[in-house]
Amino acid sequence: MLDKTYNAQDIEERRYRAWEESGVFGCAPDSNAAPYTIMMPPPNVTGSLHMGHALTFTLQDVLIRYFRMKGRDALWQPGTDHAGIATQMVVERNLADTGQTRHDLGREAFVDKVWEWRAHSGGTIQRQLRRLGASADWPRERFTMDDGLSRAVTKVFVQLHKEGLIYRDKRLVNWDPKLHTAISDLEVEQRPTDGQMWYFRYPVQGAPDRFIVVGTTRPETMLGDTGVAVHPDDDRYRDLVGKTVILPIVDRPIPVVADDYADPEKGSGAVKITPAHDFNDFEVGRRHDLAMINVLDRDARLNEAVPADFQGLDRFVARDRVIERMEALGLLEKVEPNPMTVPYGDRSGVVIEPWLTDQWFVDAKTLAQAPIQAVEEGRTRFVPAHWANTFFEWMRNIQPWCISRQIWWGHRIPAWYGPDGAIFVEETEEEAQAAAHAHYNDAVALRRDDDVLDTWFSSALWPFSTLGWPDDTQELARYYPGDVLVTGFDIIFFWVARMMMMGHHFMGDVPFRDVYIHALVRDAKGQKMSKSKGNVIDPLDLIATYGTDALRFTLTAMAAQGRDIKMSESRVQGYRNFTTKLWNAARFCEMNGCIPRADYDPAAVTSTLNRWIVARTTATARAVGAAIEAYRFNEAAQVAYQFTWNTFCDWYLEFAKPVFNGEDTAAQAETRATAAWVLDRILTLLHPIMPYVTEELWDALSDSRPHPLIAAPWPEDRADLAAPAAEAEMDWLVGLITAIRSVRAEMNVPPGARLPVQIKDANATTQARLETHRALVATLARLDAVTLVDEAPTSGAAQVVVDEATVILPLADVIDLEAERKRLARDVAKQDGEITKLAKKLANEGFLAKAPAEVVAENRERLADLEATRDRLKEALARIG
RNA sequence: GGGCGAUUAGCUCAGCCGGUAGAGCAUCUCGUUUACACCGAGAGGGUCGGCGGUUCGAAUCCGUCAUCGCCCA
Repeated sequence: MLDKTYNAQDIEERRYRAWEESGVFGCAPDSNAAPYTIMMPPPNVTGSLHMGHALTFTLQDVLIRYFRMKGRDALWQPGTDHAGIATQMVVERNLADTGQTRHDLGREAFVDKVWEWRAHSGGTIQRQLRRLGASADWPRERFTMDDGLSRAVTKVFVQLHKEGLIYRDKRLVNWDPKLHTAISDLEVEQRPTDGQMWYFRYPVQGAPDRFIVVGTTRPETMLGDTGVAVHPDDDRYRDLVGKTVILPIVDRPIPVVADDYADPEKGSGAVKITPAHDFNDFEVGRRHDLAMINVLDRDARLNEAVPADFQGLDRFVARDRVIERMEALGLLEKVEPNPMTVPYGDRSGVVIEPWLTDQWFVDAKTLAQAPIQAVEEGRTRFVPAHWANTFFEWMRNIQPWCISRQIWWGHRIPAWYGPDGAIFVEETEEEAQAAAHAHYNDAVALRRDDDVLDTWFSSALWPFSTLGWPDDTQELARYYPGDVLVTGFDIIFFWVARMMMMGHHFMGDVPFRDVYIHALVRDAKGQKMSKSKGNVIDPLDLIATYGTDALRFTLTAMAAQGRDIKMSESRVQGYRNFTTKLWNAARFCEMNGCIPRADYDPAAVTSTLNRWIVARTTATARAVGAAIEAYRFNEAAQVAYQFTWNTFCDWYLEFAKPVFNGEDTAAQAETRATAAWVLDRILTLLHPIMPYVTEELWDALSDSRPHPLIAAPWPEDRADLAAPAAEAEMDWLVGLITAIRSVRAEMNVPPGARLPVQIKDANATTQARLETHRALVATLARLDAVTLVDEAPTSGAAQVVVDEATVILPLADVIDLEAERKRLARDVAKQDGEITKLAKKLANEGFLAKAPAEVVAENRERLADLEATRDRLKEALARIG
């Protein structure tokens, strides 16, 4: 016997362990079933489960569990990535507690420490994913620093280098002066800031008292200026183009050049050019062959390229010092407030410096072409489709991808340098030595590049490296490309686009057919959750309070395409109530001997009641499946919820009660078996969303299950189970009962009172239906007798119209005639309103001429129905007098 | 500045190919009838952001404006 309420805490861990140990999460490479593959976006090894994870992994699990039940060979490939900078920072912070830095340890010992850290602290998120019910193929779990994946990284790097798609270059990169590494454009956060614009006067050489005024938001960089640009069409400066100005403080002569980059409308129209410290200036400098003077060191302090009294100053100290000096020199023209954006490192939180260094780059532009084409041709499809625009926008304007990082935790770049700086890129040191030997005709000492690769470089290979590439494995042939990638929009550039580039280049095909982009989870007020705001809701807390299924159902039900999710505890509570409702419905079935029967044939049921629920069940399973396949998760959840609660519990089980308590044993047997069958199907179609409670009930309700629910087949969609006549009949019955209940409530009839009811003008169909369902009507509407009459009693009755018939409830003692009159009059008015609208529509020549015939017919029919109802209501009104 | 999204009941949101505006929560009334008060029955509540257009017909398609949010520069 089931407990009175469902207690999630008691069963979840046990159920999960049973699933995992039984191996049902695993794919079956040798099976004949069509594969269904989802590559799990690998969370950071440093990560712990937050609400965004809970959403994305719930949706992935819904898909995987659904397609597994549909008979596909489902592979959900799990794993984590090594999160280079983040992980290194964590371990360095731990080291700092003992007063050490990584440099005290040295590279090798430090990397060992990171591995150690991973072994002890790295498995958090995998445990939490299990808590969430994620049915991933855990024995296949991979880590981006695994031997196999590292081999893939090396091979890709070497091959792309040989193809000229990876190259070393001296360019401006985003330099993080705290972490001492380059980072990619995407790791830079542009923060709006109330800055200032300083206007400096630079004296023109050979023209005493003549100055050119330049504006700058970063005065300290002027020490590295190597030119001044003006717009070629700017008359104010035309004569100065080609002349020289003297850079104050430094006393360096620098040229005035004409370049479109100078905007005559902005500031003074003249702009100082610091090619080594600004991305735009870098381009201008290139065009005009200006010198590049790097004035900053790796800590963003001024270096030896500036006058002695500025050397060693921090950039912000230097800024004040430059302004002071310029003012003292009388060369500070003015200062204006200037709203601007300032780049910050998303990991370090410090201001990023454009800095001139040697780095490795990927020719992203070339690699982007195939993915762009794939999306254009629909071989990869974004859902919702508008995300393709974001993708195109970025891919068509893509910049070289800086992949080298000056840290220690990651894949070390397989490049070796000879004594003269010649580069040998090979998969192993031996091969590099061999190449060097061939190059120098001699054995030379090589030095390996110190840098490691951007973590996203290895993540980009995830769809095939996890399947064994570069080996030609069975898995690779079978599970690549994946069916869908499920992720948030924030990662389209970082990861989705890069997987597509690498997938195309190395596998010659898209890495996945669909990309489903889901929303962000926000707090109940729509604010982004953040630790600093203190509005973070921990999914594990919700799981502890309401159970995993309630959380999963909430996230699924709220995952409408194109809209962010405002998470609130009350919603989770509501869906917890739903799990309890399901539990209690199952308990009711159990109490009434509704046991699933292997020989049950839903097509063979005879009663209208059972044919109706069988048809509805089948239609519901079809709708839920279609919704999941279309990534309409909210719709899947809603359809399943409404069927379970509002159809099965509210009506079917209520209808079943009189049958169970009645005399007809054949009807009882059929209804018991049908209830059990329907409940089984409800468990099945809810299982992808709420795996725990459904599996628990599945197990509890029968001793002879051939499979656990997770491995049970999705309900068959059988056309022969449709029953439109039964559905119409039951709809009528529900309508009749609802109408009577409504009148009773409105007339303040005591809920316990059993009333006689008379039905006037019932046609043959209604009479037959009434005969069939007399007991049901009597029970559910609390009546004691239902009689067909030709003549209605006059006053002292409440009346309600159901289709062609008028239902009369004699209430001589209790009725408030005035209230009844008002109620009927209000109903008449309501019908009249509709009638007017429809009549107008049907009087419209254009409508009659142009609307489809069936629409016109439908409207005519509706009008006739409304008029008939209205007339009956009027008659009822007249009877009251 | 460019792009994307949102605007529908008190709140949170569905509404697909244009054809009778829906759900959950909240509110109000009634109720403990042997699954469930984490419940049941009933009720009220909407100029679908504004304006214009297309159409026989617009929440839905188009244009425009407003407000809010996000991304990019």
